[in-house]
Amino acid sequence: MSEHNVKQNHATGVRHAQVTRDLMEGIASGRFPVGSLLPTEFELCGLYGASRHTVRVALDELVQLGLVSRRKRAGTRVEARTVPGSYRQSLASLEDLVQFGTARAREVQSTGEVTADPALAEALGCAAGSRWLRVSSLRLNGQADAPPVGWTDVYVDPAYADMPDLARTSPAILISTLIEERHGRRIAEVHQDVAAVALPDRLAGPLQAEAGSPALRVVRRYLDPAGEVFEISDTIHPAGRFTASSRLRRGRE
Amino acid sequence: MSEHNVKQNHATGVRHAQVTRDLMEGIASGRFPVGSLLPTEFELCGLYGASRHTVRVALDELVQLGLVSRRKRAGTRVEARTVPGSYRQSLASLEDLVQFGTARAREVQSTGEVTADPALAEALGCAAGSRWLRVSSLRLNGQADAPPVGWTDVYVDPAYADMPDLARTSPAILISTLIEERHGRRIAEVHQDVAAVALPDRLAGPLQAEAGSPALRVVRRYLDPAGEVFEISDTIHPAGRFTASSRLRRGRE
DNA sequence: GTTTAAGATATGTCCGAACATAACGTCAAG
DNA sequence: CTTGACGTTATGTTCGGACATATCTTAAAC
Repeated sequence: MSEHNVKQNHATGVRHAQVTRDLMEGIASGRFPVGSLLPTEFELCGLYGASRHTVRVALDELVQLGLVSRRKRAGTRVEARTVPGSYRQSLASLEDLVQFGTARAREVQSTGEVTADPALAEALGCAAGSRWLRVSSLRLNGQADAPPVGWTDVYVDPAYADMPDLARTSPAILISTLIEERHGRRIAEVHQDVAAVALPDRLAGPLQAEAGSPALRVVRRYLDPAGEVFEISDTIHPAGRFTASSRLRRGRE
Repeated sequence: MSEHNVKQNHATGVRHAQVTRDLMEGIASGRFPVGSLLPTEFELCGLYGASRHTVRVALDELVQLGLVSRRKRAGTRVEARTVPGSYRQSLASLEDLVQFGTARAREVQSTGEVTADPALAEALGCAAGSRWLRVSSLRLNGQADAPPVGWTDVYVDPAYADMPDLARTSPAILISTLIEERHGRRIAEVHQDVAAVALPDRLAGPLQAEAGSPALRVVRRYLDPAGEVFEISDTIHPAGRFTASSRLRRGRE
């Protein structure tokens, strides 16, 4: 169909990972607008030269990430997940899809190199002496009068100095994907921890909530095949602003 | 609504769901002790007379539920997920696996029919006038000196009057499975919401935490193919007692 | 016009097969 | 005893095919 500029970058990893990556970028870039329908499985087979099983594995990953929904349809296609109007969103897609819509802005607050903070390092589950590039951003809901839904700190390996800039224009969920593409570091696993915490003092102002009030903390770690963490995202949501939804067993949306 | 107390094996649902169900029961019953290794995929094929693909789909579900972990092995088998020593557990497996070990006790606090509580109904995402059988239980960590990790209210359709009794002896995660088996109501989907809340006053005592302090609320809804909710579980974890871990993309444990 | 029925379509489920690869066990070499 | 090489083994990945089923579209019937 389209020009389909083949970015033969690294051809990293397995086939279904390539499909997953390309579809993620397609959704992020607007090639597959949020709310639209993806090509059918068979069409994707043709597009990527992969078998249907491989395509389905890729779609499974996207569903698990909350980026697309699936349902039986007829004469139509798989639906790219719509951004819900409420604050109820997928754990994986929130901090990413919130900014997918063109009108949904975010503010990148700061960037810099982070030296070891023992308490923070433990919360993030990384070595105490490790150093990271940090990109902080305020998560908005798209509605002008609504308070922010969260605050995200993204930490990347200092070796990837180009990432902080990209983080300003790319959805957070794509950062690890960009590292994968540009630096050839494959994503082997993504772990996620969710916990209740007291809202830190420093975030009380930006998030317009009382310090010490209940908040949700979501920490994600991206690991390469060697098991080494090369990216961490740390998001804090004040209570009531955000409900993380996920589907434990497959079903329609 | 037919309420037959038939325990005939309905052979409900699709093949991989049967395999999933049986393995869940096997893990819960101790047939596959926590920490042990499940039969290999090929052995499971023989056991259930299913293809490897079907077995893998079933295992995928169990991994997503946090009940088993997978990794490449040699001359050995898939490892049934161990109950972590720390408070860090899978969202799906916590309230269930916590009690899998024989030494891990729980206390069933109350049982009764629940009439509509508007606030609760909204929090649970069910109709305001709906009625449910409630089974409350305190979640313990197995360590005598450790404070409880959470409080769970399980709500089931009043038609299933046998469930509250079963809930006392069966892991919470199996209740919906038991309904599926004994009443033929298939689980089509399971939705899960996670949010930060202030600890309710009534739970401050049992959970040994300050009322109003940060807490994690996990609500799960079990839906049948018609989209009707027939079970709800509502768990509240005080901050610091519990970190919910999940794996967004497949990887070893 | 509204409702029903039939056909078309895409996803869900299931099977079989093959090779790649990571882990493990073993055994020989240092 | 420790280390390294190597074969074994089970899972990861990929392909192919087939039928079931939900859903949409269209046409017919009332």
